[in-house]
Amino acid sequence: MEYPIGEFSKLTGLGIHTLRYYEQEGLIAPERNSSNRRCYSDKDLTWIEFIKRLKDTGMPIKEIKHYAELRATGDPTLSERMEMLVQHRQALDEQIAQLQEHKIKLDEKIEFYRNEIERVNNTNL
Amino acid sequence: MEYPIGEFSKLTGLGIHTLRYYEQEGLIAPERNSSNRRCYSDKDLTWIEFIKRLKDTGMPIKEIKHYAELRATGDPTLSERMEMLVQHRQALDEQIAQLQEHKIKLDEKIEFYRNEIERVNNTNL
DNA sequence: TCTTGACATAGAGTTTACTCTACATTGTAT
DNA sequence: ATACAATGTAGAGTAAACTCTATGTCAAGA
Repeated sequence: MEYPIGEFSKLTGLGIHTLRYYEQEGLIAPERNSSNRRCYSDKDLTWIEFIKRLKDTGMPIKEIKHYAELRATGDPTLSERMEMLVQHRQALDEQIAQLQEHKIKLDEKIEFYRNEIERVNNTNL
Repeated sequence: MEYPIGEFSKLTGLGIHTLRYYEQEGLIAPERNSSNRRCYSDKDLTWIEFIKRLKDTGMPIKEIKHYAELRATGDPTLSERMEMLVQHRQALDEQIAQLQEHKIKLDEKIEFYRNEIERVNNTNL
């Protein structure tokens, strides 16, 4: 299947302007029809979903662009791309670990508040 | 103990400019000495550490500012502050869950690459 | 044929969170 | 007394990632 940009926008949840911006930044290169309109494919859809994943895990656009370039080059870049993903997984692990630590501290703080509120209530009896 | 901004910057890892910016944005209000220099206290240090935690877990400056205002008001705002933290913990839980899902998919992708690289190697024998 | 809606490009504007510059003041060591 | 390093304010500049505006094209329905 092929989709014009409006439909692809709905499929991806990404806003027409954002899709054009991504193309300009070299993240994606949809086909064009005879009237120069963008024709996004199902492959583009899979690819955009992966881009979103990279973004949501904190990879900056420039780095995704680099990955996209390697991808466009094909097989000779397979190991370099894998290397990037392995690095990124490492970063993601650390990110998750840090958030979990933050969560523990946040829970403690909430517990502290619970006690404070209790204490203040009792003081005002 | 009290610290001038340069020292406090080192203690917090936050850059002098950033500390002044945070003050301007209403996140922190250090004392001033007779010559108008900022005198950060240990309480400020604890508070900044908490600000960093909120920031690192994705809370925007504006919301932290709101929390800071409630904090400055004192006891009457205890439950509202706790409410904010409970909400934020919820968001954090979701954030962590999402990252964990992303990690699983990323691992799958890496596994896919491992197989692809193997396949390409064998094809070129 | 005329209008309308989706699409095209180029470039300007926005938001967030800093980060830096210019210039004045002050405390301290020589 | 003077030099200098740290600090002060006000305001400009930066980077990332969008987001919007102006203007033009084009295919399809009334």
